Amino acid sequence: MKKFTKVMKALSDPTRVKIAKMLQRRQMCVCEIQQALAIAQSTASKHLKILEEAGLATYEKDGLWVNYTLAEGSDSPYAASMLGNLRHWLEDDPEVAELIRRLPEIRREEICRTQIPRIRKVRG
Amino acid sequence: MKKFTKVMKALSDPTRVKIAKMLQRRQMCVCEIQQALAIAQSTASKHLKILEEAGLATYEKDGLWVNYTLAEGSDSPYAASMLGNLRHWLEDDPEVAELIRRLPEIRREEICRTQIPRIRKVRG
DNA sequence: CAATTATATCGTTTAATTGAAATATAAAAA
DNA sequence: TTTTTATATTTCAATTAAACGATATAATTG
Repeated sequence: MKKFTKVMKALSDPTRVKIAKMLQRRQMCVCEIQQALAIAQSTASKHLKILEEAGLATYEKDGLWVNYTLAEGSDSPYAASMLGNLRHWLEDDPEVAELIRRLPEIRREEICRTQIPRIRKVRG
Repeated sequence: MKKFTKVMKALSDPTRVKIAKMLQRRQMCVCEIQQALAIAQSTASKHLKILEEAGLATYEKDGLWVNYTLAEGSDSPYAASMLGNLRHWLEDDPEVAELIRRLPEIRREEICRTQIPRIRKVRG
């Protein structure tokens, strides 16, 4: 019961649904999500944690970045099923559509200031 | 978006999920739900309203009774889909199973005090 | 090692949710 | 019409949730 209601609660907040819909397109780090939704960094981080604890998202650390992805193949069957539904649900929602449209403009290289040297590290 | 999150929110509360699981077996009036869950009448009524406004339940008046049923064929595709999932989800939940087991003991005729004359109305 | 940086956590404020008692409403009975 | 009764609504207290600034943490750079 708790596992189920946790998934429902995670998806009962519009901000978290928007995050899920964005992650459906590509993985994103916290600062990209923060930028896309114009929210505080701590707010973005907290929402991501709630999605993660519901079994809807997972993350991988990459240096200072933390890349969040949707947890397809989740241990929670409820989460897995809802992610399946969300793949086609809300595609026509105006706010979601606008977010998706602007997604290509959200590039961590233009938001974060470090880790770019990683590419030109071939020659210090 | 609002329609979707409303369904999620409605199902994010364990009491409402239990109500949905009971209605899955048969229609129930408010006092039966109140009795089954051992909650206040106003609490039962409020939860039912939330389910109804999410498109998950409907009601029909029958004298003083208000019979609630699941809204199969709802106008909300999200509600309809979730009700479909709930048909097999949580069947093994201990609390739900216990509620279902005791459902036959919950009879409005033994809870409410009027409307029984309706049957012996053949002769006043 | 010191400074920088992306993210996480903490503390606070404000808003929303839950539960129940009290009251209102509407149908039925007397 | 007055009373009874099942349900709905209102109101209030307690809990929970959301947003954000401030601070802590951990990886990176210099």
